[in-house]
Amino acid sequence: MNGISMIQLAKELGLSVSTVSKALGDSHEISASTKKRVLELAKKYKYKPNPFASNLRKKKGKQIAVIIPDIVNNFFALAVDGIESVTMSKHYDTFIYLTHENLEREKAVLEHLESGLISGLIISVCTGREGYAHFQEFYEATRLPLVFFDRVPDLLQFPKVITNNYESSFDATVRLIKAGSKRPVLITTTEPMFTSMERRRGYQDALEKHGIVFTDEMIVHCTDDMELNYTILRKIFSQKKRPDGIFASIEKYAITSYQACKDLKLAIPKDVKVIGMTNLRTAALLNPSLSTLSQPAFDMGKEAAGLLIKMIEKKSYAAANDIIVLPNELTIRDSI
Amino acid sequence: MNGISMIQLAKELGLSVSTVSKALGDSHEISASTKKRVLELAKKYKYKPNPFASNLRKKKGKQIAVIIPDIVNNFFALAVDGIESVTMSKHYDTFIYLTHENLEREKAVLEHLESGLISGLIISVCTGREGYAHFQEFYEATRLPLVFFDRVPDLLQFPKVITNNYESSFDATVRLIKAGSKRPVLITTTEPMFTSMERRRGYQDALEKHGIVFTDEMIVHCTDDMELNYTILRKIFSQKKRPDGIFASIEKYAITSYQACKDLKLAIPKDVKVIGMTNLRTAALLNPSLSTLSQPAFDMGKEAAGLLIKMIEKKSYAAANDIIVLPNELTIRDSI
DNA sequence: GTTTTTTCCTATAACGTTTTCGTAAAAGCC
DNA sequence: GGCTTTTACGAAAACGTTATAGGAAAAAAC
Repeated sequence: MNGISMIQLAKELGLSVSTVSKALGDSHEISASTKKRVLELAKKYKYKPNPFASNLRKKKGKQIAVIIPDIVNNFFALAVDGIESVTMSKHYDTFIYLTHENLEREKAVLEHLESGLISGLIISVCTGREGYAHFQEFYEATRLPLVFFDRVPDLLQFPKVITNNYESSFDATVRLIKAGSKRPVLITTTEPMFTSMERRRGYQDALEKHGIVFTDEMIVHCTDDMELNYTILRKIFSQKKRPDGIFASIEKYAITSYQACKDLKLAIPKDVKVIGMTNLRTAALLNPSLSTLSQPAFDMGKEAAGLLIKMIEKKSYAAANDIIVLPNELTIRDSI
Repeated sequence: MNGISMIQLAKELGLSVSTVSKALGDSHEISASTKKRVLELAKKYKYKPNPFASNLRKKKGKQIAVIIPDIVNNFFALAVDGIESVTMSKHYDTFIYLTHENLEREKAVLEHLESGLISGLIISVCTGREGYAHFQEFYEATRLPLVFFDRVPDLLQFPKVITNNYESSFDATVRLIKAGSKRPVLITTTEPMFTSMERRRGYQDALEKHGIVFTDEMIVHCTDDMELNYTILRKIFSQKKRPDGIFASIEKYAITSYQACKDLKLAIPKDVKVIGMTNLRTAALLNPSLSTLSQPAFDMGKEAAGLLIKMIEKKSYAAANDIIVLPNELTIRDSI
């Protein structure tokens, strides 16, 4: 806004603007002594290049955007933390946009970003998928690098950072079975999502592998309405042939499961064994402490940002087909 | 990056660039029919003004920054959510920077932002205060509007959004006393912070008002090291003359208190009554459910962003001395 | 000593807007 | 019809950079 410009530096030094520009850019065309003079005066006046002028001229800048469904969620907060740790160290600025699982908002943000404000984009898509045309369009219009993480679309040309949802869900389900659960249910969302599909596959395959006959009632669909979820769960655990195990594949559902079991006087882990997919730090403090399958959220953010910046700076799509798979971590506590 | 520019629009329409610019800006200098023609072609080509060119020329843009200590923290995540809800609706873009309680990082971010990248700034300062000169300097250099929230410095010329920390801490302490606590302790941080000072004042005044003699040992200083905190708390609750009440004035300390009490077989609320200052959604699910003093984090973010944008757009500092005080909410549950 | 190369710098044209100023033509006024 | 005013547009400068092309002086090559 206020600071000194290159023009004024040049004037005071008796040099041309282009010389100053090159000196500041440490160009080989400029002599060491001139560079020194320029740098010193720049420092004295705390000269900062105007990013708008620079971005305009270079047709790109050091700004990226992150689009996520929610920030009041340990997983995404950790991911943003990871992203920011990388962008900060690489001197990039990070915009944040929240979709709140609203597809229209996601589209609106994407369209807004077609203006060219950013040089790259990290996304975790919202639920309620009806195609991913807007990502294609964004890419067609801007040709900007784009990295998806966790909730990724099935678009081949974009790199992705995900976790081993299938394998870890398989493992978690096996742990429930080995702990004695004869009829573990999967709690998942009604919204179609890549991640929950994978987790469901892992769950079902584990059942099959251990000779447990899968029936549709073993998938419990919960919603965004926590009250309703409570009712659903309570009903299911009131049946004669109630489940004796829970794999809560979505963060918030584990807590509701606990609530329902507690109220129905079902002992955890004696009557019901529970594993929750969650990054909540309070998991260990619940009563009994909750066994969790947690995602390496921070590292996912780090990887995504690292990949994105690599793509931005190499101007290459060599990395385009990269799919980075990080392992989820199973922590067995008292709930199993 | 790729899209069409005004120049190309003008060419195709047989108009000058300035006419197109004015038409898009809905200037009165342009006839209705011309405006219509321009708008239509712009829409057809999905024209988006280049923000860098625009910002450069206008010497300001619609970007703001948020600097906070941490995002993996319900309070700040909610605040960012509130901020984003406002900036999104007002068509501003929001940068995010995390200091991780590191003063050097805070200073570095501020210095970086002196480049003029943004038009306004929202901050919650990090702990370990040794003056606030860098904020002054930032303001001197940029003259940009700046709004503090929650953790605010004692700089008169900047507007702030805070909560009634003194009053609500007073009230919470009174509730502990009325619930039967004869010797409630305050758990706070070693780091000097405006908010914790206020909370401490409220706590002490409540004691005094109810005839409880305050001694220094009643302030328990915890740290960032959760293991150490556990040790500290355990020691304190192992004494003969142990406390019978806890006001945990920092989010994470409530959980550690629970842990320590549980391990020492001290029953909550029979032996120890607890109120925690926290926005954790799992508070109600702890055993026993935790009574909380929670901050209106989302609304604080909303207020701060609203104030900032008002300042940006009015170009006035009429609001400069505003201090918006929102009430904390005391929710009594089973821990008291 | 001339030619060639290298070194170091400058002039100038972008980048895509917005804004100021100027000016034809149309409209209003008497 | 001559005058002023309004309407509707265009020319050009400006915002602060960076990149391209060019050129004078110094150094190297023969």
